[in-house]
Amino acid sequence: MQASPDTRITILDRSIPLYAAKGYSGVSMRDIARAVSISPAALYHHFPNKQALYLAAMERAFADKALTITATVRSEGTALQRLENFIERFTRLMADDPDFRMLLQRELLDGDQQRLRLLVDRVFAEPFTAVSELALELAPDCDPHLMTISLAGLVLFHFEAAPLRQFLPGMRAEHDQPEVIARHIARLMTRALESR
Amino acid sequence: MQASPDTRITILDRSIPLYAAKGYSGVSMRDIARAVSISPAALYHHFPNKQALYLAAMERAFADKALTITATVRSEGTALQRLENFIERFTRLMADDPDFRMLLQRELLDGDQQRLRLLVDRVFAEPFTAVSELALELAPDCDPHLMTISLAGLVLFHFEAAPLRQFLPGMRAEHDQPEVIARHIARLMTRALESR
DNA sequence: GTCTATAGCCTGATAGAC
DNA sequence: GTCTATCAGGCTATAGAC
Repeated sequence: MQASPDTRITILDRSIPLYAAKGYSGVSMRDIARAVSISPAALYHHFPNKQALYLAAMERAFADKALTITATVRSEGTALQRLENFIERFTRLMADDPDFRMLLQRELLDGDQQRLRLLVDRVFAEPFTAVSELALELAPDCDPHLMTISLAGLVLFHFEAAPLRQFLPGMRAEHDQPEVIARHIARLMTRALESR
Repeated sequence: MQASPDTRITILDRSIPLYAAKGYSGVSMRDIARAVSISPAALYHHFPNKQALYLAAMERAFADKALTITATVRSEGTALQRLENFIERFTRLMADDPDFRMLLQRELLDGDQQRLRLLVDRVFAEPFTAVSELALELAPDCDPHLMTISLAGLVLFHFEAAPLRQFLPGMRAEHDQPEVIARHIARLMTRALESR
């Protein structure tokens, strides 16, 4: 740690939305320097090169993002109730932090082994395990790994596809609201999983 | 059209995998020229600038991609059978053409209005409508637009998340096989939608 | 239709003053 | 810790010969 870590943190916080919007190769050191109102050279006092700055920005963007998700899945209540709570929380996380969501999408496309492992360790390992256990409880005859991936995709893709949806038939403004999305998914999953 | 459109088409076919792997700003005109074994200057005989080359590559990568999907959804059989056939076809499309899938993911992040509309017109308008009609038939009480988005995300995310899955608990090699993914999704949706 | 050469700008990164 | 100045190289795009 430095004597004044403020600048370092400011650099990270200003570069996160830039990288989310335009990706690693779409954002130059000059772009970041401009956003922080310092000279490009000053960035190299805080980070050895562009890659290290980017990696530090990812670490910060991803840190502890999923704590509430894990807690929600492991809280009290019936399995179905916990599933619904998870869907609602995860949907709201995606809606409330579009930078996080877009960085995730970009890392799935461009992340190397090191960064993907960071993503798992920092964000997804715990909630993934928790949801897998919940899935096993709800549908013992289904593969919990596949089921957890399905649940995540079900939520994430509604946001991922948002830019396309405006051109697709049947689109309505309320389809952008996280509550509407969560309710739709919860109903779908409830139908699939409730005891019959 | 030119007297010899071969070079133009070669340029597009070689640039598609490059753009899929590294994105618009990650691929230079020099990269493309190298892949086609011509000089960078020669590219400008076939396309006025980099943007136009990229747009033409997208048009080619997306052309008629979903014809078989639409036909599958509108073929004969019970609604549930057509749903299962759609899931299987769409899963195989994603598995067989990773360039198309990654370009789609990139366009969802970076596409401007013009390119997103192209994507809808060239690829998704027809199958989306067909699947929406099928969804309305299977679940009249659900919003067909939301349901179609859900179905697409359910399939797509299994491939999107593949680079991350290797680090997630419960992963098995067979989870990469399109047949396994399709069967999992089909069972999930059948449970949710079959008359009860 | 393709080449070589190059203009003009942007890139990541460094040197050295303060 | 930040600055100005700068380097070496990559970038898109063009000029003009063949």
